Amino acid sequence: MKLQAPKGTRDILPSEIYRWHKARKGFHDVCHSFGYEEISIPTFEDTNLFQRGVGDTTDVVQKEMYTFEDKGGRSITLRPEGTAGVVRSYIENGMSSMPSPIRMFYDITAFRYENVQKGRYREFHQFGLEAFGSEGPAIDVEIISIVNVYFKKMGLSHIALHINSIGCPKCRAAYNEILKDHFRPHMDTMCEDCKNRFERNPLRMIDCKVDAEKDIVKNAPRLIDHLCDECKAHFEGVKAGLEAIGIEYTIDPNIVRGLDYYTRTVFEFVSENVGTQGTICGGGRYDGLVESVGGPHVPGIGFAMGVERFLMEVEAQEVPVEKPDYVKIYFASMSDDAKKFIGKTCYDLRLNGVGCEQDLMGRAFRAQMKYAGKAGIPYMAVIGDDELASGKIKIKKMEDGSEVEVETADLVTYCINNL
RNA sequence: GUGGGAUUAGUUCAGUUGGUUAGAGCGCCAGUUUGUGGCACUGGAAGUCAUGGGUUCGAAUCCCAUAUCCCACCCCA
Repeated sequence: MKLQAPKGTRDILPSEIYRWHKARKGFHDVCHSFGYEEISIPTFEDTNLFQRGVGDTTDVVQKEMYTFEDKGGRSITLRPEGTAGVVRSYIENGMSSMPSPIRMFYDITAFRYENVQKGRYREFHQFGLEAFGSEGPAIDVEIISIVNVYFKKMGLSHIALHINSIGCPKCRAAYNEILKDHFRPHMDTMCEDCKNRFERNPLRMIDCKVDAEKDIVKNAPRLIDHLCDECKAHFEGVKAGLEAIGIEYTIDPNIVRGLDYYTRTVFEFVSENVGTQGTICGGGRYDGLVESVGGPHVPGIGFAMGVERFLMEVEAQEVPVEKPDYVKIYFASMSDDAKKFIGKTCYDLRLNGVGCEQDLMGRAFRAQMKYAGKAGIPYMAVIGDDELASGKIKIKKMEDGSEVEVETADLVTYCINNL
């Protein structure tokens, strides 16, 4: 049997990894500029954490988790997302007694057992962040603006922001009753999924794809019209904050979010370029989560961005991403003495951070030239007995063929300063 | 979990109604006299035709199963 990468996983090859490097560095930089610091959390956690944190009733927990028993008999789960682990760490490390807000970003892989399609993998990458301890709308505006700044800095344009408020447990409970009253007389006309949703999570019936065209769904009362006074004021604050810094948004009453922990503000950045999922980045507030995982009552908010989807968008918008020249110069050798000299020179250059290459294949001189050309190395120098005798070496710029002559003794210094 | 399409060299793909030794472009390796790259020319390596069964004198080709990939449903990043 041929060995291959498991379903839903993929290699990121050297030919494309620089795109990831750029995306990562960009995200880290933007987060840092907002005062967020990186946290690294375990790839796997106690299964209970996700059951409590993500929510027992969610699809993610019910059918998509990679769960196994380890040799000590513990139930372990590969993280299906980042928030639960960060919240666990927040509690475990007593961060609630550190100066608020606590703001951290992460850069992780996550795992969900799902069927693969465009923009969806079983192992996938997420950039995300969490902010704890701040209740007011300002922090909502801040994290949305982080995404906005990041997209701009990475050269993207026109990614639509959709926002909504799904209220707090209080107004949501009241609204659920209103919603059930609305649907109850018409349940026999609804799809099977919706019949299940009716008791479990009536909110989801609103964005049901199957029943979307039915008047009963279209005319359903909207949560956003039934927020309590506090939630309404909070949402107004978010909108005003976004407007104040000029971030465009549309209110989408149908954003519900698939994870149980969200409260109040929820948002998505959506695009047509990332498959039918559409969501590049999704997030929101989760004021009850820390408490439900066993910590103090601390409000929180965060988002996660699908890196594969983000990069799809970068490609779709044809944002140019240049591959860096890690190797600056290639030394072609004409003799054994030259090889020795080149070996020492390369060592010295690398000690000083200058990337360089020499022949490792025993190639003929002409073939070395060919290799350097195809590898796209920007500079090269030919070294043979003549150069060693004369003490002068010509460094050639491949792009235009121009040459500079350098004393052998100055070669390393010249490369450090000029390449 | 459910549907549709696909799978032949590293890669992109041909491959006739089932018929000898399965081909091409690109890429890779070497060479075109040990002094200057991308181009050109010459040569070379490279395939269990996804896997396992079946039909047949004979299967890359027809049938069944499985795996994987792509797309969609569900749901999500």
